Formats: sequence, structure tokens, C-alpha cells
Amino acid sequence: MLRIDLAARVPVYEQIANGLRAELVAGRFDPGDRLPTVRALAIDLGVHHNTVAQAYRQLADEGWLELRRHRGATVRERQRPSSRSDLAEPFARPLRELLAKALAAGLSRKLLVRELMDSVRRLEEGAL
Amino acid sequence: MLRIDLAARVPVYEQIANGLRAELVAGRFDPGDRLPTVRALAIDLGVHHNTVAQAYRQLADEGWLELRRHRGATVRERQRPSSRSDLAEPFARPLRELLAKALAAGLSRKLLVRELMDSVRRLEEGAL
DNA sequence: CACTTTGTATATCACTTACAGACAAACAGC
DNA sequence: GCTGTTTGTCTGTAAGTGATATACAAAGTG
Repeated sequence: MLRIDLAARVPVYEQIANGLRAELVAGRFDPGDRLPTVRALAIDLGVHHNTVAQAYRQLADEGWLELRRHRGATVRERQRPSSRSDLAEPFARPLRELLAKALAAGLSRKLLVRELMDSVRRLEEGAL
Repeated sequence: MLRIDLAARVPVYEQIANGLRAELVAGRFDPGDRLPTVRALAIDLGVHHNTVAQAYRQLADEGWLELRRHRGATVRERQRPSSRSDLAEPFARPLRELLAKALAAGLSRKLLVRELMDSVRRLEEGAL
């Protein structure tokens, strides 16, 4: 389901939240679906259950999950937020820096273009 | 020149390195060019000079800069690394998670596609 | 040769992260 | 209904990291 890199710079709880958010945005869960309990997922990922709980709480804050004690995490109906163009600015810079890193790491421009076009295709298909 | 966000999650020294790397990859500096001294850039950015020094050292480790005491940081001739396709994998996931965050933050797919296509165009022009 | 400039090294403080362990309350089986 | 288990949460803690402060050695500058 998820792959966690304990040595990565980005915190584990954020890796979990990022991974789940990606699946939620992609619509891989339906409203009402139950996510694994914090302990079950923690064992599955090999981390502490508090770490998973933190990720769940973050996604709950963002409105993706509803957390009720002893009922687990249920996927919430969440209207896709309305788009505003001034939100593109904080996205453009991370993207540019990510591309710079990739180029510096040795990826060719051609390969990067292919990756980006893949993302474009997935986006236009409504997926991620 | 650079914009630093002290409140951001990514460390300041890495923001500096990222920003400079983006300009270096884009070819905005010529080999032999001098970068500002650590103290000058530190004052300009409002951070400690050690923080800038750390960014410079990272870029030097990557081969972008040559650091000689009292001579400042000079931009090195650096052959663009050869591309290998297995390098695309560690790039795809950050990209996907970045897109997911953007979608979750309210960017429309259409807007994201436009940003990505902008990047593609810049890449194909040899810039960034 | 005195003074400034410049990158570096060491120490310190604050913050974050992941974990440990205990807890209260809802659930399951009887 | 009652008891034991399950489940998310709370509090505390040890380790690691980031940014700064400060001192230092050596090259530049007049």
C-alpha cells in the first residue's frame, strides 16, 4: 500500500499523509470507506502507531478523514475545492526546484518531459 | 535574487542551495563567475553567514562551486551528467505527491496542466 | 606591517520527530 | 449486563537537526 523511507528527509508521518492524500485525491477511496486502524497500519509500515495517528489527524484537519474514537478513520465526502489561479504561485517554485534537482542528478530533459507529460495525461484523465 | 521563507518546512540552507542550483542548471552563471561572499549574501537574505556557508558547501560537494578560502565561491565548469532512466523513479514520486498537494490545495487540473506544460516548454528550450 | 575580509570550526539553544507507555471509552462475546 | 479487548488519544522522553553566536586562521589590502 505505502512505502516508507525512514532515512528520508521528509518525516514519516508526512510521508504517510502524502501517500494517502495522493490516493484520496486520485479518488481511489469512496466516501464512507474505512481506513486501517492506526495500529494495524503502523505494524504494516513498521512504525509506531502514534506516527500513523499523526498522519490521520493531519488528513482529518484537511477534511479528508473523519476520526471518531473507536470507529476508526472514515473517508469523508469532500467537495473538490474551487480553483483559484493565485494558488499556482506556491506550486510553481517547488516544481521548478524539483526539476532542477532532477536535472542536476542526471535526468535528461527528454526524460523529464516524458514524466511531466505522463502526469499531464493522468491529470486530464481525472486521475493523478 | 533569492527569496527565503524562514517559516517554511524546508531548511533555509537548502532553500538557498535549491535556488542557486536552479540558476546554475539554467545556465544563468558562467564558469569562473564569482558568487557573493557568504556574509554578503547572508545579510542580503537576513540569515546567519554560517547558513549560507552550508548551502555553498553543499553545492561545492555537488560540483557546482569551487570554494577556496578568501577567494569566495567561483562557478565551476561542470559537465552535464549523463542521463540514466533508472533515475526517473525517485523523481516520479515527489512529483506525484507535489501534484496531489496542489490539487488538495485547490488548484484545478487545468491550471496544473498549464504549469506542467510551461515547464515542458522551458525544458525543451534548454532552460529551466 | 597593521587592519580588514573571508570561509571555517566549535558550542549552544530551540524545535521537531519518532517512540514508549498509560489512559478512557466504545465495542465484542458471553 | 459484565468483562476483556480494541482503539484513538495524551503525556513524557531521547535523539537528531537547524540556525545562530562566537572565535579563529589565513589571505587580501592599504
